[in-house]
Amino acid sequence: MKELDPILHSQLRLAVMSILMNVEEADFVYLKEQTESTAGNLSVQIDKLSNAGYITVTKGFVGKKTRTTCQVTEQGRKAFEEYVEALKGYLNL
Amino acid sequence: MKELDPILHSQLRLAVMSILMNVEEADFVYLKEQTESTAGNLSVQIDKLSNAGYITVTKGFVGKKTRTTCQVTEQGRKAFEEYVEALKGYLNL
DNA sequence: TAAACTAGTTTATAATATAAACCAAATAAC
DNA sequence: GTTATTTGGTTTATATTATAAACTAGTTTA
Repeated sequence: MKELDPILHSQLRLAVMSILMNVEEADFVYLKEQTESTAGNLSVQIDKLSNAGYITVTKGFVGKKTRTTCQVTEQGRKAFEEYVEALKGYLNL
Repeated sequence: MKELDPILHSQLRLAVMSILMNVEEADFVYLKEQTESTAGNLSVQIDKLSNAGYITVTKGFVGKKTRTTCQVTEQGRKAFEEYVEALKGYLNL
């Protein structure tokens, strides 16, 4: 039984990664809506994914409002795929 | 995105359940070997699965030695299957 | 009969997840 | 025009969880 990457084996971080795997990029507000998480929790988990090198976080402006955008990195994509493979060993898929 | 049952969303508990889903029963020593966990950790996680009603734990003897055997319950089986379904929503399977 | 091993449990600690409290800027209301 | 209110977050405190270390009780071996 393979190890399950602890960075990905967390509901919220997995949800964020799952979304980012399917889109070019997603901003903080969108991720918050989709995951139905609190801003605080999301902020912390985005930090962890970013520190792990799984996503990049870009802070910019849209008009006068701040906008934090996230993108999955190649490393993140690979880690996600490996996590899925590892999980399959547990789920009998 | 569905909630991931926190009782199952733990590497070691998921590993135990995964094994129990495929066998009639499994004893403590076997689970410890297969999961490569420490006895303490396994003991705690077995307790949690048991308290959740996902497994039954039977203590018996084989000769003079104690033997703790685990079996998945119908409730546990259902929870596992629901967990797998919920996860699929995250993994794009 | 003392040392070492087996089969666990209990407890202490480290790590994690989560929410609550906070902050700064922008917009809306009075 | 200044005072709420909302938006878009971050930081910090707390509760939960995972994990290992320490312990117990009985068993086998030397």
